Amino acid sequence: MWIRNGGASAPAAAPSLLRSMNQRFILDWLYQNGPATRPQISRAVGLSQPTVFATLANLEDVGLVRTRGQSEESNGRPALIYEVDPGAGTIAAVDVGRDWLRVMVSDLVGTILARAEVRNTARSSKSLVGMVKEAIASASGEAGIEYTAITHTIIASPGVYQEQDSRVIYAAQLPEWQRPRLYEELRDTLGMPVTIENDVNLAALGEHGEGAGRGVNPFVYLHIGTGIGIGIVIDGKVYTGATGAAGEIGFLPFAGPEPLTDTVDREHGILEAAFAADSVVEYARRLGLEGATTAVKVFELARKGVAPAKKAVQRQTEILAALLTSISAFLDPELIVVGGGIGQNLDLLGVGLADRLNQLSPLRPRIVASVLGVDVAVRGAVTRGVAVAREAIFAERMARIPGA
Amino acid sequence: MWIRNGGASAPAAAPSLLRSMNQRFILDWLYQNGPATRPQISRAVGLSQPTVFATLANLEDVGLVRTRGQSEESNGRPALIYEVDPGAGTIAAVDVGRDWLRVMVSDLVGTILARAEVRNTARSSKSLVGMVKEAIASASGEAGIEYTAITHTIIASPGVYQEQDSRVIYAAQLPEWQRPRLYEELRDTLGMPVTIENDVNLAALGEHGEGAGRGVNPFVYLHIGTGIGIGIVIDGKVYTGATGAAGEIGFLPFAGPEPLTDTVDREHGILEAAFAADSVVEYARRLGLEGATTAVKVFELARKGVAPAKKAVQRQTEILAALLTSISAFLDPELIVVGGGIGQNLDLLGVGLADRLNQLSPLRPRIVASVLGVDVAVRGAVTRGVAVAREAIFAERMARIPGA
DNA sequence: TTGACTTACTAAAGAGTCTTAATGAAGAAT
DNA sequence: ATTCTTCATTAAGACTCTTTAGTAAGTCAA
Repeated sequence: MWIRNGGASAPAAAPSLLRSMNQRFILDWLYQNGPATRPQISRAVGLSQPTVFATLANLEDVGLVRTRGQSEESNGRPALIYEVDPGAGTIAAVDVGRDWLRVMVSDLVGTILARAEVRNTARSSKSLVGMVKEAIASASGEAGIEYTAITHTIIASPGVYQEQDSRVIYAAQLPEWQRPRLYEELRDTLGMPVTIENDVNLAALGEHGEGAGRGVNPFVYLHIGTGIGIGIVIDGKVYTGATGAAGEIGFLPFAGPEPLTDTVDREHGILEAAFAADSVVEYARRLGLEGATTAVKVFELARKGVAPAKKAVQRQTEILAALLTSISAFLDPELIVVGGGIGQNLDLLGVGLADRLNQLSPLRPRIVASVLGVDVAVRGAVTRGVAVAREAIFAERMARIPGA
Repeated sequence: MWIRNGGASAPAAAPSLLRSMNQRFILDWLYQNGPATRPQISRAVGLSQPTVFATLANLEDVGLVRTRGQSEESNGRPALIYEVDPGAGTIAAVDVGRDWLRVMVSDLVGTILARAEVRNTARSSKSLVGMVKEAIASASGEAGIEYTAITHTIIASPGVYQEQDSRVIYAAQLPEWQRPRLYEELRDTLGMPVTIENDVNLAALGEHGEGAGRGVNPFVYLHIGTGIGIGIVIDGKVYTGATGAAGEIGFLPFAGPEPLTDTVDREHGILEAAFAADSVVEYARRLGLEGATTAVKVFELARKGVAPAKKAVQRQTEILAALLTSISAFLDPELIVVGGGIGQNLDLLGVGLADRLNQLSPLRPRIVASVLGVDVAVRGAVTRGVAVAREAIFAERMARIPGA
């Protein structure tokens, strides 16, 4: 997976480093494995009981863990059960798409407390920011959560978020969303720390964490919907490249069987213009298909055997084969998960796919369909938001109390 | 560059971990910065003098560092100078290509002690393995180094080395080289530990370590010669994918302006068949160019203004633009270095390149030509071999002496 | 040559971390 | 009630690093 080149040994360290390493390790273990007694933890992490005891006492002092009853399974003295304090933070995750806003509210463990889906009816980014807030408020309200209890928000957005001028670029489907200082606007309107990240990257994280890509490394999630893109997960982290544009394969300069023309759709990207949802509809129409205004319809008709729809799907398969071969050639992932409005139809798209792949190259990508469906990006946003919030809260608590 | 997703805190650790961390850190510092006095090291690495003293005494005991005279620059008492012991290991690096074998011999610091270039006249892999040994022997012999003093060999090979059946695949240019148990054959013939890795990946490491890509992250080296491929360097390590095939872009399913035909060169790869050295010659011939049997010749004639040669180069530029856009869309590297027999002609290929890139997408890859030329792969192999040897020697020494 | 100054080295004491081992506490089994 | 089992706590020991203070070995200037 890597050719390591020496280097990168950890920096020089004092004894106190051990404490913080182990503290972090035990906390993460609790997040991942749920409540446990101290002897259990001691055995699991390989540290002696006194060390585990002292560390947990520390974490309890700063409010990151708490006790919850006693174990009753043993023959001997009952053990105290420790668990992470889920109330230490609450996360709102929002997937902002051209057609829908999807919200999930979760605690620090990742348990979904509320869920909502709202049509995107906004006409300007200002009202879209407002819609985000309303969506969070209504979702949390229904679940009986105070809006003020929410500590962090994470936004899944198309395009690339640029830190330097705090705006989103390459989000051709949400033109007004691209204006400068979007981050400040969101933060001030929502009244809490906000994280903005690419929707496909977060979807990749979702599918990697709880979907078809669990434990796979390296992993690629291919999204084909109103836009197209891939998310690349390497060693459990999303690779974003130098400027955050890694995986923006809408810009790939090929359009399937047809040769490139001189006038290309530079802004949306050549492949996106040829391959995303709208182009399926357009292509099917050019072949004489009538009454299909959305890609979903085209696929429906193809299932029924309508010739021009079938032909349009076949063209999609052709392009998909080329794309999958490209992904393999560049990234050689262990698995590619295909999702998104178009991608979900892998049953149809997959007809003849294997043969075509085999024809194109000796590479053998493993491909499966997404299992999380339309929620994949929000789910990934939750995963990511939980990590961000944990990090922030850990840092804050550690700085606040034992520093004194 | 990454969206980290929590996790991956270091495992639980005992105090002795600090010792080994600092030991490794100081040794690596010495490898990287050269000889230094103990007070200098202490200031540089941020550890107290007693700690540095003790650590160096340890490293000296196991023969990894040694003293070399005294510092004379100070007003006070002269300090002992410590340096890594370069004789602790010697590395032979061999770039095995279709036409040439290139050898470099280096010490553990990376100083080149010998260099040789031999035409590849082998007809079978057996004699090619023999040639590798002869090349190493003659290179080291000329420099007065005993063959037996060499402790590690690293082979830069086209294709992908598969650990499981210890053979190389995808090396269409060296058909006999692909046979099973190549590794054992090499190890037994050479009589020392051998490492086999992809030539382009090593070239990327070379260009990243000592060429145009120094300090760049992420970094892509694009090789265009008898074969084509990219090496991807992320955080100083080469990314190789799940099976080692990452960057095998010869298999990309596009062939430039022309549409794909149904009969594609599946084994060599579609892009490789359209874009690598041989195809330039063939294409130029089809345009009526005479007397050009090699790609070098075609480029020479293009420089002189011969029309069909110029046209062939122009086609290369066209394909290159599409390829660079693809690399950006997938990987978004900070810099792409172009090398190899064809790639070195970036002055010619670059004509009109920027315009075409701009036409294809809004992505803006930074591109420069390789500075290491034909030696890039051997140089990378040396870098890598040094790292491998250091690792092995450190592990061996640590296990041997203080374990008692 | 001598004394002041500068820097390198060494040794001892102190603080932080972990572990092992011994002891006490709380429940189940007999 | 006694014994067994497991959890919890405490004390002692080992390892690491740092700080501090003292000694050694040079340069520089009078």
